[in-house]
Amino acid sequence: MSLTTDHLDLGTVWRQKHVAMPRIASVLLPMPLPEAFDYAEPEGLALSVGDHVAVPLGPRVIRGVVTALRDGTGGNRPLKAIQGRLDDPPLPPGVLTFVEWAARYSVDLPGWPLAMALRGLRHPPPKPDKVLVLTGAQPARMTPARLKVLAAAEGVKLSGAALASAAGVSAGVVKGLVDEGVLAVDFVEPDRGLPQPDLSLPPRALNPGQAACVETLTGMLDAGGFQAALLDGVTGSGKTEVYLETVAAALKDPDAQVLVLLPEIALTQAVLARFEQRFGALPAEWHSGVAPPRRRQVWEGVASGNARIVVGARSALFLPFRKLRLVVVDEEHDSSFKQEEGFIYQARDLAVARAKIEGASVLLASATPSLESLFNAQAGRYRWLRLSARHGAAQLPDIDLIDMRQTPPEPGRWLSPPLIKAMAVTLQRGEQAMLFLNRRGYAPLVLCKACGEKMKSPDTDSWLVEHRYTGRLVCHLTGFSMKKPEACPHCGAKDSLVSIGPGVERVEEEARHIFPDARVAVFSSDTVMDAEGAKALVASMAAGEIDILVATQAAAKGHNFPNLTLVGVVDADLSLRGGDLRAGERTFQLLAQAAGRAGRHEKPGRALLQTYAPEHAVMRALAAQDRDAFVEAEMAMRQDAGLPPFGRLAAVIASGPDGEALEAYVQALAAVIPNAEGVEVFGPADAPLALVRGRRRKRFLVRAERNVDLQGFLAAWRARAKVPNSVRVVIDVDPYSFL
DNA sequence: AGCACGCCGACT
DNA sequence: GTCGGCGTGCTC
Repeated sequence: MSLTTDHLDLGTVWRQKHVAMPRIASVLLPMPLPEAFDYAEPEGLALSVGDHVAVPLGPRVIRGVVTALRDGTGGNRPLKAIQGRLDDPPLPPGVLTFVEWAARYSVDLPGWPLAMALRGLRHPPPKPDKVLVLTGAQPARMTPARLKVLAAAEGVKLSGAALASAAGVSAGVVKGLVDEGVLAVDFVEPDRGLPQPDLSLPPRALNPGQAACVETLTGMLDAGGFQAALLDGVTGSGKTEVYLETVAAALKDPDAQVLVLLPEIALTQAVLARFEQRFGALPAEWHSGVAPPRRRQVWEGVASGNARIVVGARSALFLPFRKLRLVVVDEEHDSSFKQEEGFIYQARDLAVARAKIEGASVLLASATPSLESLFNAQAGRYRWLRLSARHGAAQLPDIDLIDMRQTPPEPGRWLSPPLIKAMAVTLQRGEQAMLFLNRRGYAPLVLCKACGEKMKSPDTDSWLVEHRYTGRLVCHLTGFSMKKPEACPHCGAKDSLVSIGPGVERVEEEARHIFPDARVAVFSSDTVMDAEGAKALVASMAAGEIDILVATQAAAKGHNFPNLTLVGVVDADLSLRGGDLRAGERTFQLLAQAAGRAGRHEKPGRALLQTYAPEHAVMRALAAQDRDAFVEAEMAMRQDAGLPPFGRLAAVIASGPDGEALEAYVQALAAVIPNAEGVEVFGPADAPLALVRGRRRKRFLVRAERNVDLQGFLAAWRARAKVPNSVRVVIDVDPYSFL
């Protein structure tokens, strides 16, 4: 079954009374083709822009979307004819504009964003459920089992299996009754599952700060047209209530639709439940975990206007909204909004673009906004709404730095004496502690003490991470894993492999060792594989069944634990290393989130940050709880260097298995760098991970002034050198990962 | 992306 | 003697 050709139900072909002038339809295909292809419109089909059509392409027939119509014929080279219109709801004009805009922005082919916009159509909608109903006929012979089935089937529509189990009989009894005509097969539409929000429900009580924000946002919605705002509020200040009320205001227009984007890991039942409480119905969900048939339902619901509220991950941006009035990007600073593979895009930026195209409002919300958004707010491009008050009695935790040079842990251990002492005090009081370390597994590096060999992923420059739970060495980049060997694979020495550095499993081990009576648990993507597991662990923590939780980023946000009063950040310097552009910003955001876990309720909290660089601006700003000072220092640094948001960056990464062909290509590319005012090109250099899955990687970095058409420059440059077949070129506009 | 056409190794 | 490996190139 091919992904592109199934479910091509040809729609009705309309015959017109009179013969019209022949037309050419430009059809964009969800494939890596350079442009929309021209096809002849069959007489009488009366296509419109946005229609889905089936078109011949080489030997196949595939789905495409009409992007333009003009009078004419193919001329000397006759065009192939469109095979027919598909019954799917046409793509609204805004989606097509957005697709083109996104392709240009990412310097990529328009087929990619189109493929994303059509993602809901790849699967059939859920099939009708087969159920059994009583026909009124009596069975020829009545038995006790049959009586039970008749009773159970009274007035309900159940599947055969459900009916058998409800009656407590075997499936054979039910089948016998069907054969006799006592029960008949019927089909019911499965729950369409797009319940309408109830706008008559009372709004949540807001504090004055929240109310003022809602008023401003409602004013923006009433003014109409494109509007942007940054909702900048400390953890626990109640941003969610503010945007829920804003959503309610936007939905007063009976046709209006709202999109709420969240980082994938924040898309939990807890968030959806907030919407359900406020609007009496679950919003439509859109993320990687949604089953394909359900996706189609949601896609169609969005296209028809039936889905009023969509809560989704970044790919929800490409849904076919008819009347989008508001886009909310929650946790807008979160780096997972940056899609790094395939079609590369920054969902926060595209959300603003989509809102602009649709004439909608966009609301970016965060406790630790990105420098980009703060820059736009400072420049007055975004309305800047600040929320400061925390709920009720809760207050922000005290944040203290532990200087690891002054009070180092014992050799081979990772918890310093001051942190251990604070944990002891916390546990004595019957309160909970969280140790935060954004590193999965037991140890990030395993090396041989005999020969010094570092264990690496095959054909890849990245270290293998030791996982003790599974006894394996795992590459977090390629997914490769192997059993931890007994002997060094390089020199053959026995028992010579040593684990270097800490991961959460190792910190857990240490915590158990120091506090043998404490109940210790680990929260990471390895111990908590799915939403169910996360829910169970969160519940267990909230119920006080855990004393010490060792957690990665997976637990840094979102959850409220009333009895959690101490957060220890094991390696606050971690994300500061590696030296990429956003290291300081990311560290600040992550640590502020982690520290914000403590003391969200009545009990005051405390956060301790273990650092070897207490004098670093990021650490000082954290300790002083002075975000403005941090932002000011970081902005000045970026401005001096001409880096985002003051300048623009792009990475051009070429990769290929053939080192010589790759080198020749990057040299050829270097030789044809266009001369452009306000643009600098650095490289080519080996990419930091110069070898991944057997492919060598070379990288250019492009820095441009803000006013430069960076995408135009990149497109023109790439077009100047022919790409050999073995080489792949990826352009990453506004890169986040510098690997 | 898919699919065909195309030129070199181990087998019904 | 063929079946089939995936390199290269095209699809309005």
